[in-house]
Amino acid sequence: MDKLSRDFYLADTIEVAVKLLGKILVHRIDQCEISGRIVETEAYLRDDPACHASRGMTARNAAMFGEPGHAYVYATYGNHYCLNVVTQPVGVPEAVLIRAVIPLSGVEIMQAKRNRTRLQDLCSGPAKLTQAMGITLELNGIDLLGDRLFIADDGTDVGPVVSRPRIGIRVATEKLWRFYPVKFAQWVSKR
DNA sequence: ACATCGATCTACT
DNA sequence: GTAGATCGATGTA
Repeated sequence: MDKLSRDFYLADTIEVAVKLLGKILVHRIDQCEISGRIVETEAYLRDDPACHASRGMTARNAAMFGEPGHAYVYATYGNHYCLNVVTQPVGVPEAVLIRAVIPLSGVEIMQAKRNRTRLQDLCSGPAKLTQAMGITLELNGIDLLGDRLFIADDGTDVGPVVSRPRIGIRVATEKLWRFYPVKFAQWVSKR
């Protein structure tokens, strides 16, 4: 498996969102490895009203303005965390939200953290997968080219990908920037 | 200093 | 299908 390069994240955000499908998200914690195959993403662009950074830099969204290939983790609705990967050059605040993965390794840890047993209930949502994989605010800004949290390519081809309206936002709902492979539709959030 | 509101999830009907 | 939980970040005063 090859860890994704800095150049991978430097590219066009929508292109990165599509190319991330089928890649493997890995979190190493206490000698253990928790991983899952990415099957649902959403793109957030700089001039996009739904993007946290569309109205300038704040303490929360600063990571989006930084180097591509770093994590942007934020808290919402009380106890939930969501994971994004930062794209584009320094100063261009764009990112891809990871919305769902298929559990691959560390499944027992995920089941314990989620208090659920069925594989489809572990990582089928942006805040579910962060809970299952132990990803919290302390990982905000971390470099995805390091060894703690990273994304790798094992050569899997996911086949045809569909684009749909993004979920859970109240503005810019006309943009079809939510992506998932047809053959993994049963593993994504909602519908 | 204070009021508002989520890039959500779960439980319940 | 609907509502409640839950709290940090953000905007307004």
